[in-house]
Amino acid sequence: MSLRHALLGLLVERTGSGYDLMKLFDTSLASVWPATQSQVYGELNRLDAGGLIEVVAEGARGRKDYGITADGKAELHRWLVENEEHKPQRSEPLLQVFFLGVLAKDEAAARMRRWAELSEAQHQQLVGLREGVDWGEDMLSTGGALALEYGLRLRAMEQEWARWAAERIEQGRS
Amino acid sequence: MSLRHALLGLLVERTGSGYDLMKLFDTSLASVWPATQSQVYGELNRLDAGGLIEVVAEGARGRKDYGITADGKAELHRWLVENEEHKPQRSEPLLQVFFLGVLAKDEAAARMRRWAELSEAQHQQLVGLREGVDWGEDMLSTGGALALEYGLRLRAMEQEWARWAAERIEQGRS
DNA sequence: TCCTTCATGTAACCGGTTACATGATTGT
DNA sequence: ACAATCATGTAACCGGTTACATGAAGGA
Repeated sequence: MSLRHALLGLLVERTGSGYDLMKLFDTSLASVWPATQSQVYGELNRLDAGGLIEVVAEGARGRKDYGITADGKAELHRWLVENEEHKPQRSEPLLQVFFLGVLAKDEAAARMRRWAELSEAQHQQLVGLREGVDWGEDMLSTGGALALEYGLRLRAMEQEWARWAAERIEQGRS
Repeated sequence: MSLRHALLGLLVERTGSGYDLMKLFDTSLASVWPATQSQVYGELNRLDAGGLIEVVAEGARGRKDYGITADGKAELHRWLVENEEHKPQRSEPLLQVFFLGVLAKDEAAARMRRWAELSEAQHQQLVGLREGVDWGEDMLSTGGALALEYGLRLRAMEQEWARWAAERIEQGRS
């Protein structure tokens, strides 16, 4: 149940409505923890019912501004320090690589070159995000910058690996 | 629906029962596409019903050996060449990094050092797997080696990044 | 005989996805 | 007036997880 904690984390810095939070999920958090609108609203109601967040203001169009409670902050902190296992993450593209031997040499190599291109594009996108966002003084910017750096290094690694793999496939070992 | 394709991919090389396939999921595929027993048996029945695989032999203890059909091979090939988007993958640890600003400096740094340790352990585990498995001549070994190399590079990158992040946190920027 | 391994299956639950539905407010 | 944006909600579905259940065959 990470969505709960993502919401709690976002509400530490500033209060906000479901609508506001959704915008954050579509921008800053899009590459780390995508979420849908129905999910966010549902979870907010559950968090409210559980006393981890509360409605601090009601505005026009049925808008409800939420703020985190003391219980919510405690739960967020617990989650951040306690949960420290890394469970294996499913990757469909990597699963496809596993079965690349089924394809002809040129098909397989093309697949790897395509991966390299995608990684390059994603890398560029992250560079753009780094320039675009105003890295203010708030707490999110601390972790945000670290997460961004992870993404940059990951995509760089993928590019190198994919090109290496493509060449390896083209030379002999198919 | 990648589990279907993982099963198809495994059945290209050799026939096997659900039990046999489960062992592969717990070893070779564990870090790429973990699957549970109930999932595997259920999917095998669905693939059989759909004509993508078929029972080629029945043994003791109700054992059913499956083999891939022509339709199954076609479907596997289609999946391998057609599907080439990389959708963002959720990462709980990375989400936690995003909110690291909530923690005290030393707590946050400890978290990153812990990540570095975990990555190192996983790297070692992969090295062990590389030595342990007999990299025969079959098709799986082709892609398997590439996937393994990905894992090695990923964990190496994570180690460097996590140590860099820990130092950055300890110096000033909290 | 008894434990382990082999072998398959069902059912409840949970998080995430897609699609549908509603309506108020603001700006042109 | 009309369209775009703001704002929240419901329901069906789907893949994955956990737990339970059953029983045959092989080895000590």
